[in-house]
Amino acid sequence: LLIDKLIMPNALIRKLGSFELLSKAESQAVLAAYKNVRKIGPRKLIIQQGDKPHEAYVILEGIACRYKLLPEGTRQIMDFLIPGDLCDGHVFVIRKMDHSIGTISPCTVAYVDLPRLAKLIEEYPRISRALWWVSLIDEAVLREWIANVGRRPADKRIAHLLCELFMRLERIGQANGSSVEVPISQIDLADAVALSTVHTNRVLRSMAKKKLIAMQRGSITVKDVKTLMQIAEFDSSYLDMNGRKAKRPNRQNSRVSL
Amino acid sequence: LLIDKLIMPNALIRKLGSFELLSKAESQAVLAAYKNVRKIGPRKLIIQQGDKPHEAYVILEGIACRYKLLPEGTRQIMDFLIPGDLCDGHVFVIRKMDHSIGTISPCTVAYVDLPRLAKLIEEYPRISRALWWVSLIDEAVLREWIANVGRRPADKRIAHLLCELFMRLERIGQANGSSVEVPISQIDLADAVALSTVHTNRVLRSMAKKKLIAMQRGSITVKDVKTLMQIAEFDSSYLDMNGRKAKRPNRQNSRVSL
DNA sequence: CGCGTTTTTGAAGCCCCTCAAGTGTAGTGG
DNA sequence: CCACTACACTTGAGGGGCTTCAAAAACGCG
Repeated sequence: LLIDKLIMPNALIRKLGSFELLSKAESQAVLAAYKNVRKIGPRKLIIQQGDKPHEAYVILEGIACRYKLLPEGTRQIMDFLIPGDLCDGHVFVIRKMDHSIGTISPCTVAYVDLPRLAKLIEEYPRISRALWWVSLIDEAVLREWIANVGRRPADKRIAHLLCELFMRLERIGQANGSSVEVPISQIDLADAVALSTVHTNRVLRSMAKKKLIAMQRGSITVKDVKTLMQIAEFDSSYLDMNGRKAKRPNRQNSRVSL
Repeated sequence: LLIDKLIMPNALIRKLGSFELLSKAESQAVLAAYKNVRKIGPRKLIIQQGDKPHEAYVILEGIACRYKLLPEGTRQIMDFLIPGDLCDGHVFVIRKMDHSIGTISPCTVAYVDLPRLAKLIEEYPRISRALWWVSLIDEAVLREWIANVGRRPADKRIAHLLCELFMRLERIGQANGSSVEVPISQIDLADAVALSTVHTNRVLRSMAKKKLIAMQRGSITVKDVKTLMQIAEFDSSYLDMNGRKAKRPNRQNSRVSL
């Protein structure tokens, strides 16, 4: 379990490495920027809308989300954060967070030393560029969400989000064969697709009847991605527009300790 | 008019400069990367969803937009591009565009020499970082759009977008006192806020009756931002989360020729 | 002047929402 | 170990905000 924690940070390196070939020195520099690892309970606030961020962190285990609370009291989730995702590159630019970040399931989070991260960016142009590229991918995801929330009917909308989460979770090795358990509640899902929980439930229920998914309290398991992708007219290309094929994680780097 | 074209590229420098203090050498390097300037007619395609981009460009005059065409035939606009906006930083990462870019009004566009831009990023870490920061701001805008489209009723939704465009256009000097002409048709607006043109028209009409806006064929002028901001519960902080105050454009740099 | 496009208006209807109540499930403490 | 509580899920019923369809009016361009 401890070993997991030590190895997981490579998720970030793997991610950065899929855009830029990082040298051994660069990878080690990234790992050296990790400060400490913390466990956070479910549905806890990590950073709040309006706060000035003073830390950056990487999700190692669990799932979190970015969201906004609107004045009417409704919540809009704008992204799910899964292991390997860097939570705040924003740290340098931003005075005030425009959104909040909170955990959904219990999470393990690695905190990044800010001065050291700043130095990294200064010293290694490739790391800086890799971070930029990660942002560009994030933008593509956000654009797809706008189209999803704006123009798709409820069933396609939910199917589309499930497909995206399936792909992203599968990519980090969370798949059991062809099925993936997505550890979010119907309430979270509803706030991500901008539908009421009532209607979300009805759509999910009808999907479950067709064996496309299975429902548990607090999670949904995708069973039949293929037909979900047909329903959503899902095109995954927005998720992997990287310049080169993702490199297999480098065994040597995997052994670098914190 | 020609002078305008020569000076306008500084919009990008001004933008980058508001995040990073660029040295004179850096600013000149950016300007030197400009290749040629082209005029493009209204509602013309600049680059299409699925294409591999081979150029980057900066809007100098006019207004363009990013959008997706969904299989059902509907269009979702995900961003408006105004003078000073860099259209494809994506160029290096992306194999296939996840969205299209097209003009709305006639546009003047400066094309950027890609190899030279690549070299710039390699040589000047501050430029690379500034580009990253621009991306982060873009992300904040995209997140606000998700919340807008997802959770706000029609009147607030339209008011919110008009407020955003007011702010962005005012910032680049397109304001006439307290009113700004937003040069987009109701059809474009409807596709941006994810409403039907019919309903968009009715909402606009009622706003016009209250003297909040004025309507022309192909454009809307914002007359009373204050109450529009109240209606939308608009908080502009997501638009200017930059690390330092925007610097006044540097006169010396303004004179660097293409 | 004529034609394409944008804007406008009316009318009917549906998708999804809100309200409301009930069922199930996990965690808590006596 | 079992009430008790909290929260997630479920289901029904009614209503409303927006949509689609349809067609006319207004504008600007060649």
